[in-house]
Amino acid sequence: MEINKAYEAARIERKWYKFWEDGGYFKATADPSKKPFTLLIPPPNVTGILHMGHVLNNTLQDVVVRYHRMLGEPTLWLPGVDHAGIATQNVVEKQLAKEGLSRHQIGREKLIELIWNWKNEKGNIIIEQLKLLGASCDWERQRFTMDEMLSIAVKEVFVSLYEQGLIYKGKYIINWCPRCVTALANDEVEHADESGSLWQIRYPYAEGEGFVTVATTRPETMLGDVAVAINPKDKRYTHLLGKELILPLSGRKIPVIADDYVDMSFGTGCVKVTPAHDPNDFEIGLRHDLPQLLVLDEHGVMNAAAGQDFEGLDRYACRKLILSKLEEQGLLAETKSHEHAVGHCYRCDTVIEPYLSDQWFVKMKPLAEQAIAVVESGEVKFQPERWTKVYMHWMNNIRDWCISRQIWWGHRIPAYYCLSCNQMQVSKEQPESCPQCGGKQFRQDEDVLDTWFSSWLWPFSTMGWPDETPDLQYFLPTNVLITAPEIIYLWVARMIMSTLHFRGVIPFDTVLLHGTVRDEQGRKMSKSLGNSPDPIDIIASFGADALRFSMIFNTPKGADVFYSDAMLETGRNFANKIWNAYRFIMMNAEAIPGLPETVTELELADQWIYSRLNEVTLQAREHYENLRLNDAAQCLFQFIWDDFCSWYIELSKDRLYREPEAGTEDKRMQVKYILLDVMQKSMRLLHPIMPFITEEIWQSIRLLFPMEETALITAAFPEVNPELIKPQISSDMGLIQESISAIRNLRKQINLPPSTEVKIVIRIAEEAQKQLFEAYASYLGKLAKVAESTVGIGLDKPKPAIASVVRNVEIFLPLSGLVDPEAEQSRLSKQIDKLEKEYASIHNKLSNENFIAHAKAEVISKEREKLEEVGTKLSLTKELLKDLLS
RNA sequence: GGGUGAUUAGCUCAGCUGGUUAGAGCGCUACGUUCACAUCGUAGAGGUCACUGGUUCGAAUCCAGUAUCACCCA
Repeated sequence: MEINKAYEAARIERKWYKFWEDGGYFKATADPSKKPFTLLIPPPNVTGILHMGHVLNNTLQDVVVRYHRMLGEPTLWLPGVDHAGIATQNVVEKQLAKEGLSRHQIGREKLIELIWNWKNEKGNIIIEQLKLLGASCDWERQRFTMDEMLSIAVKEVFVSLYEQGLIYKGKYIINWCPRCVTALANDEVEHADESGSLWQIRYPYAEGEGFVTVATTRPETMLGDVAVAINPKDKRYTHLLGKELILPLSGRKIPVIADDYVDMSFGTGCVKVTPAHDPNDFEIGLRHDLPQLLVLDEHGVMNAAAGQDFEGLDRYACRKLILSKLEEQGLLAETKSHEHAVGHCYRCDTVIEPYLSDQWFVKMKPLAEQAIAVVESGEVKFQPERWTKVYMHWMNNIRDWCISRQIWWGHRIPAYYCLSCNQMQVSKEQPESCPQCGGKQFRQDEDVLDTWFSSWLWPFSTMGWPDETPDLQYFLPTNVLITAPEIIYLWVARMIMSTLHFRGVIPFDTVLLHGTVRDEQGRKMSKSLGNSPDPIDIIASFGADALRFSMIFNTPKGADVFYSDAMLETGRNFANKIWNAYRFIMMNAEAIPGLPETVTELELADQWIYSRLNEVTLQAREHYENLRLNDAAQCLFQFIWDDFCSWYIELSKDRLYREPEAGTEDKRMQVKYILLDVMQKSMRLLHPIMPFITEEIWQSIRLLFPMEETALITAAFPEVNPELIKPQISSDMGLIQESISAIRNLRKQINLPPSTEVKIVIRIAEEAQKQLFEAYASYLGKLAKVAESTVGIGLDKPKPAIASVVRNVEIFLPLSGLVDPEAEQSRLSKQIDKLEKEYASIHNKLSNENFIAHAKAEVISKEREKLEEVGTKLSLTKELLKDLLS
């Protein structure tokens, strides 16, 4: 069999993905006799293309899913995408704009049709990309939040919550994006600190001389002012209560009122009140029954109520004009620079405007109670645990959720208004007649629901709810949810609430929150920075396995990952190492029925590698189980590379290559069997992290080695056999390994060429060690080029020789006849020169009184140790030279 | 302003319930074309575990405070 010298991922990855997909290995089948293992994908946006964050998120999920599948549990990874209301509509509207069209010109139906067309054409890109990564989702169950099945669930939930009084409609102040022309939920607003200004403006008394000064960061809103508020305890201003002020630039008279909300120490202690354009002012307005004067339209442009001078001006242009007019009239008291957090739209980064409008809301407090209880009781656990606090904090301070959006792409709100009397009805389908006037004609609410209003139902809407489907009964509650902490509020908390409310069960028992993928400088990956590599390019050049391994290996549970191209080499090199171990084994392999029966006792290295294999199996199981996937990767990496490749394979060569003679054939077969066995078991252990290369190798081993399963993806994860974990074996092997390292070190000290064979003397302390060293002299022979070793208690030190101590054993490497005396003489002389210089420099330092007086004692003793070390080395080398010359 | 977290080798980070010779990967140094692998091998250098106190027989690990940074919320 011809096996490439270097591992080429591209050649095999697609082949095996197709094999798994065609073979139906991803498909989850209910088995009532077993407990299922279920994972819900956090649905990516339909507009999304794979970025490094997706890579991390989906790799983590795939590792967990593949592990559980190999444990024999009926495993479901349920995939899907969400319809991303604003983002998707934006994409299609941008295309329209290129043709000079707006959505209003083509109308609602046409726009939705175009978006569906776009979705059918481009909406599956990210799914295809996930397949390249190796994601083993059950694609037959793939869902989309706008599917009919999920839409039914959305309507059912909306109507039901409305009937329970948990959904209401009202005029409230919400976050408004003037560019997207829609409301945003609180958590869709991103705050960023910006340096702005705090302007102080004088509002003159309506009667008599004088004025009060108010402070504001948004002077344009003054056109909507309806009062000025002071704190009732503020003695500076109590005399103004009940008085009226003239609102500059408009001339309207507004009252002075008292409200506890006012912070006496901020600004001047007088606050302008704009109920239609500020959330706090809105509350004040309600308490004092003030009018709500809207001066901006939905695009952030001043409307007629702003007055003739300002109507039609953009909010920022208006601000400028207002400031200059105030300045002219001498009403601008002061301008201070001011740091404050400004809200931005999470979709388009436009500055958010607090805005009064008709919106739909969900009452959250009643839903939150149970959702708090299940986390308190530990039924639902967050990992790492600290996120529990974040969740609790939000849940305990939860506010109503604004769910209406003024866009067209999404689930249209199932509220109908009678065309005759405007009576509203909420129902799943358009009503037959109006209960108030008997009218037959209706208009449906124009708004659609927030995308999260469909994703919060994901745990059960994807399984066919409200129908009592078999999937729903078998797979819910699911097990682990793996997602990013940014969406604890937006998604995780809401799923817990909805699933408890509508199904009476938790949606999942564990939430694993992972970190953010950052670039080498620690910055978040973003389109605008251009610091986000395309995972598809990485997969093309390094392979999905290398990418997956590198990400897992470098991502401790819950911590951020710093991505760099260099880290990919870890995975690529590891894949290549595995490949070459496999190549070596196959070069020497033959079909093997089992361990030869004539060999009853396995030798030291054999027992040791099985001991290590079982230890590692135990560890790997624990790490996979505890979601410590980086530790799983780490321990498998170490086992395969160091234990198996560097030690076991090297030691196997002696038996493989030794000249055939009587009695060696069985030993050869024994080692071949063990090589294949350890390799195939290692592939099982590693498969969840590197699915492609392990399947390739395992399938190939299967042709020679007896195994029942037909595919690694569903093959059994190795069991631990505790009897094979042998402390005595690992101690004996440890002594041999340390001795080999010591001899290599001695060889290095005298620069022996790697091919030169040596004779050594081993002075042991216990009789049992003699047997060990004699029985496994071939190990020292193979790995330290020891041609002959003399082992015994109380042996004389050979002279000349260099020595090393391992545990209670002394190892001597005699020097005679091993080196070219002339070359060695010049080398030693040079070394002595160098050591003498170093010695002199340290000696000088220690002779310096200032150094002794001022340096720390530690530094001094360290220097002394160094002096001794160099001194010993120097005298040792001098002795060597002397021995050489004598 | 409130909250959460971080600070360990040149870099990125492990170190889970106090006892390790404080580890890994990358990078660095020296040597190496021995029959799986130079995407490699062998040997090595490199750390007052942010700072200051405290608890303890013993602290990178627990507690308090300080500093710096990051994220979230208002």
